[in-house]
Amino acid sequence: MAIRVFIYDDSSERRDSLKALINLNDNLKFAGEASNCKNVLADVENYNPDVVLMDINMPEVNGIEGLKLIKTKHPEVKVLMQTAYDDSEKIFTSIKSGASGYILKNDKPQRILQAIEEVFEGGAVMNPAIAQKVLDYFKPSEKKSPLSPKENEVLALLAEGLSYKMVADKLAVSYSTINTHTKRIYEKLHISSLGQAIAWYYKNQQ
Amino acid sequence: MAIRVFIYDDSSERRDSLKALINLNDNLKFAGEASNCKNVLADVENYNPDVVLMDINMPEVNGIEGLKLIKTKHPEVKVLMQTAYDDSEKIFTSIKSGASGYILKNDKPQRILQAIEEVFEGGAVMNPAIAQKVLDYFKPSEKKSPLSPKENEVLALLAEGLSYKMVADKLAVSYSTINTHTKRIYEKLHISSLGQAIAWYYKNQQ
DNA sequence: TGCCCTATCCCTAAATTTAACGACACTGCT
DNA sequence: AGCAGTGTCGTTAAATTTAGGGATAGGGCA
Repeated sequence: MAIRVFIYDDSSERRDSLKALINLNDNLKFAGEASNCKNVLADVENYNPDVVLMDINMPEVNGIEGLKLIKTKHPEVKVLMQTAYDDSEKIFTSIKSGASGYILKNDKPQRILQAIEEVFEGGAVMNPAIAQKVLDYFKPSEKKSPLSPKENEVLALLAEGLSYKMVADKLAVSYSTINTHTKRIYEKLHISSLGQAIAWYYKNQQ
Repeated sequence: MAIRVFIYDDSSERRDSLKALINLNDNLKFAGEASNCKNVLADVENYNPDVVLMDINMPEVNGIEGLKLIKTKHPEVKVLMQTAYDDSEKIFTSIKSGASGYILKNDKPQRILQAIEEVFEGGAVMNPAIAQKVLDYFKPSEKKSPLSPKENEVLALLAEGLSYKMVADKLAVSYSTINTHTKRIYEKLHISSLGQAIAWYYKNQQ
């Protein structure tokens, strides 16, 4: 039973070459194509693909929108994103929206076919350069804080939701001291509110 | 210039077959081998590998310990983890410790060679089944919030560091409305300060 | 239809945080 | 020996958040 593949790409040349590539492989079957995601739900329902090869940059309704639509209505359909550039922002948006993989357009045809099969089998495929970015997100990485140890300690407690007073108690110093610490934290981070400080903490530390 | 590969594996048969595999490929050069990571730093310094193929389960000093040691002293050395099982725990520990890839022992030899080259070039490689687990970490979602949509929206903005006034502006409602929303957020979450609300947000949502 | 939840708005008062100024002792570095 | 950075403590005043009290309006549900 061949894997049904639907292609979204605004370039008809690209669609044609992908189509040829797919039809060269006995395990795969070309299920349909479109130049953007305007009718993505209808496309999926009409052509019933197992795997969707999704270009990111398309006019009208782009690939990320398309991905989200497919995943809300047909989560069992695997979507393999492909783009010309490795744009971090879009990579993570795609991942969060449920893409099964992310490849680059200049990946070798053989890799693209391999990717489709692996995605169909429930795996995820990433171009190595992209995988590197994804893994980097997990590394606690070099988070050298511009804050002093005590300032970090104070901020960590504030970020847990403690008030100045509670932090003062917990660290057994006076309220004034916490006050000074936070003042210096704000100076160093160029901010001016507890909310911003906590946001910084969760985004850059912890 | 061939890529120098060092092999860690407690099975001498496995080491032999990897060694043969590596020597079959002109781009790769066998740099050395060991049955565990007892002398990992000395190994790396003496044999100067570009890529280390690291088995996870080894007696005495295991692959994760070895990985950490290598990365603290020689972060430029790429480490490709390999194991017989896809143990989530170890995958994530490895990733956090700076592994450049994670493959399974029963991956095809061709894939292993490919992985070594891609890792050497700065990419990251994951067996598709493992990549799937990694990606799943990014879309935990499903976190059903006890808050109403509007309350979530307000909290999200507060968690970005915006003040009540700024949120009111952004959502084009009055300051009073934001006031009421936060009051209800506090009631629902059984808390009583912005810090706690933001802490809750980063831990349970987002 | 009546009730609950939501979203919107308002007011007041208390509590808390922020800003701004200052101060002192200790450390490490030059 | 002096300076920069840190950790500690104060005071005061302004700004903001928090906690009450109510109020109107629409939607959904029993």
